Amino acid sequence: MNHIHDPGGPPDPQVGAEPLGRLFAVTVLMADAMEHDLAERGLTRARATVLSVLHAGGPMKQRDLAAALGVSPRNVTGLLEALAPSGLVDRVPHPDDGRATLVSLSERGRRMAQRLDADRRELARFLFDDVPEAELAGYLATMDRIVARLQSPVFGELRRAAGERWD
Amino acid sequence: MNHIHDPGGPPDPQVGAEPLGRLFAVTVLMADAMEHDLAERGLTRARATVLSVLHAGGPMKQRDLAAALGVSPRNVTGLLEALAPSGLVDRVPHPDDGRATLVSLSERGRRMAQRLDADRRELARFLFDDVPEAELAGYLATMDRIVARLQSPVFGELRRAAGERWD
DNA sequence: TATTGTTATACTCTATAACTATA
DNA sequence: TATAGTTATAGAGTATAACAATA
Repeated sequence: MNHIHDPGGPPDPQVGAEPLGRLFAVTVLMADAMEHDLAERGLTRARATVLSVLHAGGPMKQRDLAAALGVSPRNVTGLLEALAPSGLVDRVPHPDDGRATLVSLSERGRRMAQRLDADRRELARFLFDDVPEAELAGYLATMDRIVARLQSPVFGELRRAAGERWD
Repeated sequence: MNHIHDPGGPPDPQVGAEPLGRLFAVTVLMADAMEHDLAERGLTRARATVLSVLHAGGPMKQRDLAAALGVSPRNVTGLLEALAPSGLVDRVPHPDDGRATLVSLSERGRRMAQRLDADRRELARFLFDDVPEAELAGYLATMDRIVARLQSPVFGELRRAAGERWD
């Protein structure tokens, strides 16, 4: 269950490793918790994301669903086939385009999506509700900084440099 | 590439959803970055973890490797077979137990593990080096709080309650 | 000719169950 | 009889390439 690199081993006093270690630890625990909860609903990560995207974006072609999910069109076919038996999604021929299929949430699918949203809000409350204002500010600022860093062109250069250093 | 639930859509003013959203965003970006970097080294997440565990724990039986990785013994066989062609790991009959195989890093494997450690330290510096002391304190406190929450028995009860509420 | 979704094929990670060899 | 690792089988997520139907 524990896929992390340092499962409680000896502490390494590397610069910045502590904060990064926290990030890994939280990531692993969150992933485990979410997958477990989704399994109780008969869902997987990928399939739940399909429901979320459809819930947020409304009915759409498989093509657009693939783009929204960031996966191949073929993969979408598989995910929808996997969701079909549970009756959470509907697929009808697109009215304006004979090639396309229009995918939408069924009534059950809508309820499931709302349930997932509720789960998420409850988790958010459970994790953050009693965090002191001052701590939360530092958390948010740091997380935003990380997002910015990971999206910045400088990060791409850093990685390219690391790759070339060894090849 | 964007597997997150709310890909920049309209902001939802739910209690605690903002902080949780930050966590998801960072998680997705980190996972993408790491997988991409590992691919450049000819590795995957699971295989890199094998190297890390062997680097940290030294030579061990496949059984123990499976336990350390938190996967089935069968899965370890597959991961080692996948690592074999690159010559990063060695497998020799266990000297004291004719049933077992002793797995260890080759010289190349050791170098690769050190390289991964260096990558990690560099990433940690890149992400956290210039975070102000005060912000970092809030970040660390919040992350530790999340870990504690996710590991607490209260969390298990919360999840059980959520499950029963709908079944 | 370009686009939509499919069939075909393949790779990775994961699991359980049955079996072999060894303790 | 119990343990270590394998073969056999299966499911989930992912991809590309080739192809049919439709624009």
